[in-house]
Amino acid sequence: MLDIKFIKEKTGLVKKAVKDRNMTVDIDEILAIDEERRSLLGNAEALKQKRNTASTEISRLKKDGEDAGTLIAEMRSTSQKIKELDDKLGDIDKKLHQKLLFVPNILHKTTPIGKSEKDNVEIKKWGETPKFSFTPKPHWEIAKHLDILDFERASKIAGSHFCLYKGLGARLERALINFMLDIHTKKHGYKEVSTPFIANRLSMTGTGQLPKMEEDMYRCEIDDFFLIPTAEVPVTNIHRDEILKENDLPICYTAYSPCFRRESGSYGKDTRGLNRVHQFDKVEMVKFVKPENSYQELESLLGNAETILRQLELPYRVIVLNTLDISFAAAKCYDIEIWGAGQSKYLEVSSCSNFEDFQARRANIRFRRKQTEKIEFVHTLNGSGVALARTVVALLENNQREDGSVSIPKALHPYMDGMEVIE
RNA sequence: GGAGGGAUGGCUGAGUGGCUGAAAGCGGCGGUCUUGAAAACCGUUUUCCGGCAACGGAACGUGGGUUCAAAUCCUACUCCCUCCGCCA
Repeated sequence: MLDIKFIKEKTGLVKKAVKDRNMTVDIDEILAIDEERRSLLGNAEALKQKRNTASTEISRLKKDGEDAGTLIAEMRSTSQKIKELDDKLGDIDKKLHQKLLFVPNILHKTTPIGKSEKDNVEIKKWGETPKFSFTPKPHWEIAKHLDILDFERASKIAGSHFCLYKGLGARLERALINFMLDIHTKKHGYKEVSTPFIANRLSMTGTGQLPKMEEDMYRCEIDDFFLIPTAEVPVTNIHRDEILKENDLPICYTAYSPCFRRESGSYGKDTRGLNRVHQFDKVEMVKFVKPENSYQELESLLGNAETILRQLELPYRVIVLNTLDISFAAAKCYDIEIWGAGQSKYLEVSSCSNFEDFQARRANIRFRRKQTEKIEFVHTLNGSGVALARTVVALLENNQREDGSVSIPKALHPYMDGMEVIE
């Protein structure tokens, strides 16, 4: 969420961000509502001041045994007026807040302006894409042969685009989770947390999934709960409505969670096998930082995600999302895509974003400066470190051998009881 | 599911109709002392909104209500704790 004051002062900037993102948000309407709000507020407050003064006077009169009847009668109607104004004000506040929830974040100056998905800028490539002396297979064929993934039975249990991991498939999943968490906690200084996988409406609004993306989430209607689409939601909301100490920043958390996404409207292309499923595991990194450090922290966050892929020996590229592709809460975002040799294409396994104070303002996450004792919003960042399903895709496809077995990268050996090959 | 208790500032916790935005303690910040630190002592310290400012307004879990006036009374809801039951 943006500050209404900021929108008022930097209207041009806000409108530009809306335009660059190719969105339609009526900023002028918001400013008009705010104008009306402030005028009502002024009236209401003047009356309240009158009432407060009278109250003190009534109290004094009564104590002195004098008659306060006239004043009380007068205040009766004043209070009535105040109530009417407050009701109006309440409505308008709600309306304004609702509108503000749909205003996207300002973009960082290094976020490229784009006209389509093609305008994302590749900034880095790492690793050699594997060469084969045979035709490499897609992971669903490899997995079927090894009997480690079972999509048919998963669909019996839940529906299409779910996956049942079996035997060494399940084992590999668990190994990856442990491996990633270990690296982030032991090498990168993150604190591990394990959160609820369900979040309420307030939490979902805090990180920006609501109100725009309600259709994309699984919802438990009776309780108005949502299955989390990413651990970003519960982890960022750990500190909702809190004032943090400057000395405690940056706060860095890492968490494993399953992620649930309805993926409505994304059928057809690129959805085979594990490419796009309704439930996948992910290890997430979340940071709460001081504003002046957030872009530096974004780089280190990206580096932390890259470390995982390097250790897993998975070739990848890093792209900067352009203004059309970036999520509406983010100011800048890097995507990491790994190479899937069996399908000859890149697969997104991580998004590393700086939200600046956008989420912090929505979720009311602040910190107190030690010197000045001033309270400010923190900056929040998060990044996948990394998403598991597509990592499994790449591991299977890139490390496949002609006989249908798959070699396991060295870094995972200790997590697989020393096993070097899945066969 | 049943029975009780509770929700107040960064934290603990007093406060049952006007003198309470709120005692006290802790913590934070500034200072005295000290070579420096600790201790001790002194001062200071809720947040948000409107306003250039002076200043004004609001907030004691949330929403309604009573009243000239509500942290305080009524009401519904949410969450937390204890005990009992059930259960992974």
